[in-house]
Amino acid sequence: MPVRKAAATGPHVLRRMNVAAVLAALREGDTPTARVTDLASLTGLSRPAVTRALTELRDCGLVEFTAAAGPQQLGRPAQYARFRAESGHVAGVDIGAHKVLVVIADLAGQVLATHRAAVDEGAAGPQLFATVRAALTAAVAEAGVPLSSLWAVSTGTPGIVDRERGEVLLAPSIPDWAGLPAVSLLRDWLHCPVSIDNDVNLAVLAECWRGAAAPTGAGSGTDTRTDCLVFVQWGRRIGTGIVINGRPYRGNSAAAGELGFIDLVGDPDTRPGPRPADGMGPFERLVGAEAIHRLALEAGAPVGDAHDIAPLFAAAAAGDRAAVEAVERVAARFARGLAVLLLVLDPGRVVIGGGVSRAGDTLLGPVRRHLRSHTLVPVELNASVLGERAVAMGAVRHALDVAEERVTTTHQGVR
Amino acid sequence: MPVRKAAATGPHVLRRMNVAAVLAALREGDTPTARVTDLASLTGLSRPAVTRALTELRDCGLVEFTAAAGPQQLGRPAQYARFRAESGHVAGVDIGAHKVLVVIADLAGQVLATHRAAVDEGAAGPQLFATVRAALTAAVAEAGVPLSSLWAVSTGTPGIVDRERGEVLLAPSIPDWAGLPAVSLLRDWLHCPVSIDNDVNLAVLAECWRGAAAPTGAGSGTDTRTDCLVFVQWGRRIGTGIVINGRPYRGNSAAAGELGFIDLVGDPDTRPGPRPADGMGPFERLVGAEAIHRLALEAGAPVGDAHDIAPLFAAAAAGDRAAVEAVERVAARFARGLAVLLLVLDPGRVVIGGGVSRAGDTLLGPVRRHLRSHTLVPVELNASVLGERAVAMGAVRHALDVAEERVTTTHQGVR
DNA sequence: CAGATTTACTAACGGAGCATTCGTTAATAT
DNA sequence: ATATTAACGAATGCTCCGTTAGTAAATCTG
Repeated sequence: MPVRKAAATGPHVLRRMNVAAVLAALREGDTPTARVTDLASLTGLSRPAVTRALTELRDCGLVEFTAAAGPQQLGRPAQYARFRAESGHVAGVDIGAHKVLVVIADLAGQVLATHRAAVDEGAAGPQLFATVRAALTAAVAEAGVPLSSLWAVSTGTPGIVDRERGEVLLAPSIPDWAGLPAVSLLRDWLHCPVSIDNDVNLAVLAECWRGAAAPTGAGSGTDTRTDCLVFVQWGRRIGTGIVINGRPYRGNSAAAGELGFIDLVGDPDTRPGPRPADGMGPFERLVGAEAIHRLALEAGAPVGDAHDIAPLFAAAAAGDRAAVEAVERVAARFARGLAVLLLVLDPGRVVIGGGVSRAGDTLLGPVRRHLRSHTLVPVELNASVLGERAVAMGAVRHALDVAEERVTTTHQGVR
Repeated sequence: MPVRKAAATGPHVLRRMNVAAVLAALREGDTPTARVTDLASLTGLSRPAVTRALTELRDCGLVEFTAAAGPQQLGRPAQYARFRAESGHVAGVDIGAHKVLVVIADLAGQVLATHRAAVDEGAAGPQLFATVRAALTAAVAEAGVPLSSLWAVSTGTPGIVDRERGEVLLAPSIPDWAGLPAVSLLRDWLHCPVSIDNDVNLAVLAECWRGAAAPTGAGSGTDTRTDCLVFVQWGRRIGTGIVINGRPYRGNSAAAGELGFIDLVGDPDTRPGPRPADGMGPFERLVGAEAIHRLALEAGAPVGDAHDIAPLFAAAAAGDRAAVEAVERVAARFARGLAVLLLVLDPGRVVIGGGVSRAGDTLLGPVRRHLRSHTLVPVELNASVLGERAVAMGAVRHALDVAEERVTTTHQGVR
């Protein structure tokens, strides 16, 4: 029988609490350095207690003392403590069918290097894994830190992921990727916590952290203005990532946010036919990139070949009548589906990512307008500003959370 | 600038932590009483530390020592500590348009009294408030405890609620109820924390706690098997309460779970007409109790007058052809709407409440069948077993959480 | 029935952490 | 050069924990 309340088995518990509190105050303070007095008033501790905690943190390598930065105040100059964000690093890896993107950041979340590696069309799992290894090696080299400096690595990949076991269960777009024990291979190689998650779940974390209209204060955790943020990946397929109370919400079977499979159209009394073999959902077939391309063609609006729909939005922005009409229909359809999500979740903010979101306000303006007639409360709707880097940045955010654990519990800094 | 990590400003913090841990171990243990040795091994503390904590709790009146209950073991008989659940009580109040239901429970969640008061049709706010006061007075009298014994009171009411300010913003079904400062009036009267919430948000808490297929162990908190549980109120109107990680999820504007307003039907390219004046949403008009009544009439299935749809389900259960067909259509329509909720939230369990749920598996069987063709993962779907008491029981659960705060932080037991 | 055995409670001791207090140090201002 | 200011460092007292030794109250055994 587990007990939920933790018991304090000695004064050393106090020590750990206060070390953690001092470190948190130092990291979350609005200045990069802080005096002992500042930390004492922030934490409510006495000066000697703060000094003790800082000494311990300095011995761990997590804190260093510097001279005064600005003009000297009256009296004896104070020691300024600084969190050594460079004492550890994290990596966020976006493993996609076409590219591998690695972002290296220090413990403060400052990005040190970004490395992009193209993946050959149709490359299989083992080859992809080799690319990931090479990209990680190159990225840490660019950042100028050793591999052993990595405290946590998070990866994001499309498909269905078993986070507990660290395996990909289903990845239709990458042959032989599912079932590859990528996480344990990386863990054995790097000797640090490695995790894997669905790419959209990480993208939403990134939008929460550094995305559109998010607070820009360095070191601030996640967006606190909203209880809930939704990221909609709008491309050929449609999926959503959901953040509730600053943490990704995945549902009971890791199947939350499957907006692409909602079925809006048709008579309520006819039963649905058999599922098509392409694995796409009704809503994806209605307003996915392919559907938009087809719809534009039918309307006589300009489009590129394959599934290139950029010309449609360019033409609409320029005032082309047919293009504007087509965009209007796309927006109306999408708004009806998105409205369902908003009615259920009532998020404070929605961020649209994926290829279609590159159309920007040409498309999102009409979507906002249509939304108003379907929803009860207004919602902030923006295109993603992180673009291609969203997943890797979200992975960095998650890796930072894992590293945080190590910082606050064991203080295992590296000298 | 607030600091997130709490600092320990002295050894007394240890004391508080350990008192809380001992109390938690005592309350969550599988036996109603526990020996000092048991608590020591449960908490990881030493025997003297547990004794010290228990002494403090006894002085507060929260714990008492009793003799051994069962057969004597070898050696000196141990003192058995028991949590005095009767040292405080909570009340859960369901304030509806037709009734006020008060449930009194002790600190262990044991129900001591249930009092129901009918409310006259069209009774206005002030009169309703007087009924609440009278019902509370009667309920505590039935439970045999004084009003001053109430540690927390939670109320649930239909409509839109501002929980921060403790006011009802909109309550279409009860005249002059919105704007009445009911919470502060109750607080001034009872001198204890009083809160108000939407009724469905409380009902879902109750289902999580004591509902269908929930763990029945006394004193256990909330259902831990599922990350997410959804309660669908299916009556004339349709609304949902959502619990995520054991806490009600209300969304950014307290407008989450508005399933009644989703719009499934119709061509995706036509704009919706103006909203009807009755304030009902598209889905409510499609499968609400009124719609079911109308649908049954059209199909020639038996129904009662007004909006009584019980005969329809009785006939369907008996095998009446027209009734079965009508129920099938209702189930198909409802399943399509519910599927949207499931695709977005992926809950582990869904509980159906409200008047329509009284049809039981006659209706829910077909709903389950239709759901399978709309969703990706299977879900547990059950009718509520709490029925009319769901909201009041959820209010009790919430009041217990508030009381818990007082127990674990200030130990202000009453001798 | 008396002693051994088992088990649990009680008291005293040492260690660790925090707050408080006092003296010291290193700057600036006069 | 002296006064002032503000921060550092060491010493003291308090409270909490765990440990250990001693005592009390039952059952079991001869």
